[in-house]
Amino acid sequence: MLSSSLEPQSDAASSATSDTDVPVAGLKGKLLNHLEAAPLRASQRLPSEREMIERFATTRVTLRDTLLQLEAEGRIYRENRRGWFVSPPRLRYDLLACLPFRDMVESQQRVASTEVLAAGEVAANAVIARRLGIAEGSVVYRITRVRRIDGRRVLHVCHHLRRDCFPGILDFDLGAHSLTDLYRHEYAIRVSRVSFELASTVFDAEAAAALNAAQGSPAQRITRINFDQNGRAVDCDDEHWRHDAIELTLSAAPQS
Amino acid sequence: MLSSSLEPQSDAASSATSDTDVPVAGLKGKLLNHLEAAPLRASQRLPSEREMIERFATTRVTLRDTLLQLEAEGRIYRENRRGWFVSPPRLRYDLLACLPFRDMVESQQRVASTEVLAAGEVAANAVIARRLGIAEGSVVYRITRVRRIDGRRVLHVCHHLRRDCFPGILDFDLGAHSLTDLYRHEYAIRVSRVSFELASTVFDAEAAAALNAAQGSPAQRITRINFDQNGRAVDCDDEHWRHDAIELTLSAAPQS
DNA sequence: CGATTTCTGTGGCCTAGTTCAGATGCCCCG
DNA sequence: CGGGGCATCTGAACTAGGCCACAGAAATCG
Repeated sequence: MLSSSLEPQSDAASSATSDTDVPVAGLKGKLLNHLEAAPLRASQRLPSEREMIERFATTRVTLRDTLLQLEAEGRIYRENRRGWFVSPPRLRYDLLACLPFRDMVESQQRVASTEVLAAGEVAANAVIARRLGIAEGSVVYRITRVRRIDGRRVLHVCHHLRRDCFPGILDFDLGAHSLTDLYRHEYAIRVSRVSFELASTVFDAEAAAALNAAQGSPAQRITRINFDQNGRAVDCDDEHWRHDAIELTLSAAPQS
Repeated sequence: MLSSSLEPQSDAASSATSDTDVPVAGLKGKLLNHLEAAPLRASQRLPSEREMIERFATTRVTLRDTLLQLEAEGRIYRENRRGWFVSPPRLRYDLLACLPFRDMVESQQRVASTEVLAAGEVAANAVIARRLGIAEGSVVYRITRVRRIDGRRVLHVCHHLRRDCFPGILDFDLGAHSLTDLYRHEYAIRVSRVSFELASTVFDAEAAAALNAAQGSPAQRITRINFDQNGRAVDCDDEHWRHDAIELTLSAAPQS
């Protein structure tokens, strides 16, 4: 059971009331914060909300506010109607290393896995067409995947590929192979320039469902366009990450 | 008065009930979403919460959830105990352009201003020392500033500068001059490499107070280290942005 | 033994209030 | 005309419940 790990030990509680070293508002939920700092391991499930309101002698709304707060801080996360969990450490994601997902994850002693949700052909809408420099309505490949780290679904990504660049690419096992590896080895296309657009928002309905996240959970959007050695945009992707799952890094010479 | 702009016009309401084109949960607050899409201008203040619960026939908690949701989406923001406002368009922030803040803002037809909160000398803690490659406890310059776009406080930034690189820099008017300009013209130091670390979190107490944001509002953290032409780390800064204020962009060659 | 159904526990979402503290502006007084 | 106090308006935080939809496991049926 989890009962011992979250017990608001009397000494901790009394020190919290006497200590004013934590200047945050005395909102009851900061108990949680303290208690969390101690003995909870990554991905461990918190007790149910109803159990916690009893244990901390508070109400549903107050507790919920507190949990949402901790979620925004990236300390806990939730799975839709399943419960609250302690966030694992963030994956360091080097934007310019351009490592395949699996390599990046495994280099940090984590376990990666990928699941293909859909792969097919669609007509490019205005946004995709503009990004790829093709005519609106042109047919492109569209690949939607979900990626996991240590079993946790953290990334929903939707690729759009120029069909003239990668004919027949859907016949490969897209769950097993890295796209960039396929580009290089099967199509002799190397990514020689990337362009990113980053913003923090919330999950849309599709991504939320795919990641088992609640609609309205905070998300990090990463839109990326890949250019080949001839400066031609060959594909783009829209990534939506659980915002607590990554820390982006980047090192480069500024364009003076 | 604002009364007319947010009126839930009966035709709009009826069309909302018949239209199922918006698949989001029928949570009442999506009314707000619709209404917002229409006639509200950037930075315009929403009616008070008490006024809205009456107008939409809902309760405080429900309305608040909805507002927090819209805040997470980046569509509205709040100032501490002052009210809710419509978010202006995001500033496009090119990480590698390394434009001074003022230039970047003005190039997008917005108005920038800067306020120096504090400037002095402090002993480098472990984190700062590691970033700058100096001994822990070495004295460094520390500059804290708040930046505004169109009058709205959007950025709290804390710089740490190596004192041996920039002797006497505190004597300049740090509210008027760009730091990178001072580096170049007064100290002959050019930034030839930058290293970033990005994560989405919430404001800490200090930044929240400085920006007039509620504690717990979502924030985008940008930590940056600048290296000079000799590869030496000369300064670093910790930026906390209102998360709805920026959209980060970036274009570069990947490190193969 | 496998597939289906049912049941229970969970978060999601909602109602209807109250108390508190900061922000603002008004007004009065010097 | 300027400054200090005070009333008012605001969001912040909280109490005490309720119903609903979905997830997961257990029980049941073919």
